[in-house]
Amino acid sequence: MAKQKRDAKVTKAKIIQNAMKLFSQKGYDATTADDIARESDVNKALIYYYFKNKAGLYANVMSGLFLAIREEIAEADKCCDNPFGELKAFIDTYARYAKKEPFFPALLLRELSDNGAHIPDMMFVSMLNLFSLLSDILKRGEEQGIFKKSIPMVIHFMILGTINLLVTTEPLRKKAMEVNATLDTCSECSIDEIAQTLYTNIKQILEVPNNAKNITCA
Amino acid sequence: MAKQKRDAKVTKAKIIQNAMKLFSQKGYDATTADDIARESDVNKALIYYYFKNKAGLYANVMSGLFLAIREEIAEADKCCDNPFGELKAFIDTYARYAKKEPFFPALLLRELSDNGAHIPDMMFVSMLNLFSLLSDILKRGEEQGIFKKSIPMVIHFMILGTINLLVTTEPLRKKAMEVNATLDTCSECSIDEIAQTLYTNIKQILEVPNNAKNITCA
DNA sequence: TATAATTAACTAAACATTTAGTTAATTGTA
DNA sequence: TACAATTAACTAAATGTTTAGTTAATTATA
Repeated sequence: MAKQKRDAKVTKAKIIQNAMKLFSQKGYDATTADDIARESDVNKALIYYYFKNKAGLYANVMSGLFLAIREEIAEADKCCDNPFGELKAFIDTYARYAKKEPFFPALLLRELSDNGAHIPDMMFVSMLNLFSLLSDILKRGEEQGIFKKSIPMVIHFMILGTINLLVTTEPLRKKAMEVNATLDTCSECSIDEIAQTLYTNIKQILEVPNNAKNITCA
Repeated sequence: MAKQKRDAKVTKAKIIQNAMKLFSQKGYDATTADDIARESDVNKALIYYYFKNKAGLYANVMSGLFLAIREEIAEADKCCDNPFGELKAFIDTYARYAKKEPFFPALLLRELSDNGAHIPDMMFVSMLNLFSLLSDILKRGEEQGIFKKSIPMVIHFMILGTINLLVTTEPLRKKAMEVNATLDTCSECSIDEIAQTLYTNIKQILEVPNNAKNITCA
């Protein structure tokens, strides 16, 4: 097929991709329509043609990201039939997604500290959906007597907080390493390493102690 | 002493306080100098008279917050001579500070997802100072053989991430409770409760298992 | 001590720039 | 040709910053 000069789908996707990048790097307000147009090699008016206004473009960016992660996690969730496996899948999938869409963590953190100023409803529902998934895993674990009682929201934010912060601060942590090499800022940590550590840690928290069965009295 | 009509200290403090509030609620860009002036019952030009420009005011706000928390945590750190106590003091003090200065978490999260866009250097050093305190506690614990080996940065972000997110999302979580009452969003959790749970959890992660001494074979 | 001189605190209004959003014209394509 | 995709040029409003001037407090001096 001959390459087209005009392809609405491609152009639209290009705008969304660049908007995502800029919004995550500079925040909603500091990112101008001109920025996005320039970065996308497209006339500014096209943004309004496709997305009505700046807020519409932002909502489009965010809903794309949220729909994708929700789908991926819901999918990963099915892979196992035991709470530990599901928990691991939840953490791994979130971590992998944060790596695949490195703009997502910054956008999420910003929205959360804004009380979802820009896309209140969508944001709200998507956040709850995600939390709901983890909450169910924890509940099943408790019911089966293999998880201790916990505060799901605290566990949830331990996971999201850690992953999101580690992803967003990566450049900062690398810089810190150069400045003060005696301090270990985890500057070389891979996302898989982080996910693994996080899972081990959370497991430690939730696991009911059953050492008894490992210690046999002669 | 008779109250003065003009008191630079008081006026300046008033501007800083209102700026802190507005910056944390709406972010740096969405907060206008007019907003701050109106909220402070002060002429806009006064902001420029005292702080040179908007960025200067922002830097002033942030450096005040960071200096205060660093001081409080460093002080609390001295209270105990064992790593567990120090860890608890670290978590409690951070949590209490986040409660006392409820604008701080939002500002911190925003800065972190911005790579410290607005106040790069100050931010950077203060963050490292905070991390350094925790890092030392963990190291002492390891050396004394009462903490397991851990990745300090992960522990650090588990603590900061959880507390900051729980504080900033409080209104969001309350709203979620009203919408879907079956989901426990920790909407009634107090900051002390959260700090306590967090400490218990982190302790669980770090503690070296010494069940053997609790189980006596007859 | 009274008052003139000086400085600090503060204001009103204007300026310069940025930026979201629009309009009307143009180009490519089915 | 008809319609969708795209652009250049433009506007109105907002906002950071400056300027020029005013009022209150402080300090020096006669």
